[in-house]
Amino acid sequence: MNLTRAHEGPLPDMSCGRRQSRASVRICRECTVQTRAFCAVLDDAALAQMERLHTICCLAGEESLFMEDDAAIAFFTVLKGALRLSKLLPDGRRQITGFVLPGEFIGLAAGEVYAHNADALMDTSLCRFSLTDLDRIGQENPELNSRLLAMTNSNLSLAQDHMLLLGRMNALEKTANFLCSLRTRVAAADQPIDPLVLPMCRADIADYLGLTIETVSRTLTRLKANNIISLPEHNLVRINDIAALTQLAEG
Amino acid sequence: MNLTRAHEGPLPDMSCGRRQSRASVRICRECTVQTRAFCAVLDDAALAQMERLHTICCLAGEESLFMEDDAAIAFFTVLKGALRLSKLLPDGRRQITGFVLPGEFIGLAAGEVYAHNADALMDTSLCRFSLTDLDRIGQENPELNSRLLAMTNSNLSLAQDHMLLLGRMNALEKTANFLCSLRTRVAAADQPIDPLVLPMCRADIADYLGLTIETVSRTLTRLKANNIISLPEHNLVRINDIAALTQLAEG
DNA sequence: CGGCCTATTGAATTTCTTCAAATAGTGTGG
DNA sequence: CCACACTATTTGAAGAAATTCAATAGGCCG
Repeated sequence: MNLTRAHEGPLPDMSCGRRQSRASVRICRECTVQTRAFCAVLDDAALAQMERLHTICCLAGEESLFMEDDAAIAFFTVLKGALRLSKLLPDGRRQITGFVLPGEFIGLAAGEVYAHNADALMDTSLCRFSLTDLDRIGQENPELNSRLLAMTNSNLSLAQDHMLLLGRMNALEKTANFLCSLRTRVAAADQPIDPLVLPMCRADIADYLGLTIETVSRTLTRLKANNIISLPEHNLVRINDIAALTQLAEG
Repeated sequence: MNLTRAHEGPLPDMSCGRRQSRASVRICRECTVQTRAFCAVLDDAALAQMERLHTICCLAGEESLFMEDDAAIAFFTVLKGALRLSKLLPDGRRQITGFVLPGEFIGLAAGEVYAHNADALMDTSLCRFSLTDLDRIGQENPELNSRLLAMTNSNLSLAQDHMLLLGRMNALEKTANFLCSLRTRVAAADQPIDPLVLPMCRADIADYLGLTIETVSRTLTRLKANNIISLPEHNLVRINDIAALTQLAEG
């Protein structure tokens, strides 16, 4: 699904508001992710401006937000749900480069076009700004660019960690690392971690870790056989021995 | 080698100046990389300030600029030479996450400490600023942060490309991709590309591509056997069939 | 010339993938 | 409510790719 086809408009169950703002920041201040999002550093005046300019988009699971080489015109903060970022080779091989969770942003491109695909893992809602609006507000509010720079650096650091995983870890280490990282990230978002919910299917895990579906499945089975984890359901993991899992995850 | 041990002071053969500035921008304007570096967007006033605050560091080949977990206190632009960025696993396995060429910067950390090692591939000189100075100038010159953000986004995009390579390409594709990318980057810096000089050893190529030294060597031999490249010397590559190499490089 | 380091080549082994089949879970329509 | 189909996941066996271990070749420097 293309940007232009994304549903736009008020969301009945969203705490983050709708377009018609009265130059107040009431709506943004009530937003569930505002304190973690890029806009957390803005003062009330700037936030009121953002509130006037934002749009809400919703995606159903597996819907696409944008694709590689689409013109980069918009910037999004995930409010609820999650996105999957991926790149493809011409023959269809796919590498998932990361997941975007609530409070995180997506859409700053290095050039005129996006460098990867962004799809919803599940029903997802986003707070959207045009890049031209964002640029303008950035010029008027230097702290915004500092904030975006810090968040982008943090993404770069995650990317470097993931390169180490992809290039130098074996299947067991990759899988253990994935489970530990997911647990940490889910815990940081104050979500329950026991059991840990896997929001993506085996194919997504495989394409994230640079493995095949079968190898991911076998590796999870092996962790289960060693009593390090249990798999009560396909998308649920109980971590029985976090020390052992962490040990594996670090190589 | 640690930051504090890096040689500092005037460089006889450097076009980019030394510490004692006279509030002019003469020295920076003569710098060989200034038009490509992050500071290219600064006006004369800001540049004069930078000129007062900068220091020149020199590293010999294989010397370390900083290590993972060192306190992040400084920011560097490569003037001449090249750096290698890497991360290590506890048992010594290494992943090279990128190379830093003249005009590019290094040192913006996501947190209090650096997230990777940075070592010189060869004799390298750098233009150094403390992060506190950089922050201050960034606050006074919003265009600086925009520029750093754009350059960081470009690094992130390269990192995502490299994840695709590490996770989903085979040895032949990885090696072809490496040669094509190096060629493009060297050409962009107006350096000769025929023969193409490999500034790093096989071990570095292997750790960059997530392969072993032996596999890199075998793959280069294979490309040579197919007349796609020639290897006149260990560190020189002639690309005989750029179309075929590009074809392989794209998967 | 000899030693040392890097790179190449060869053979055996391991890991992961590929191909194939079985199982489990989910939703639909009768 | 059950039979059926569909999909995702697991499991098994065979194969391929890359690694590991071992030996050789090529440069460079003293």
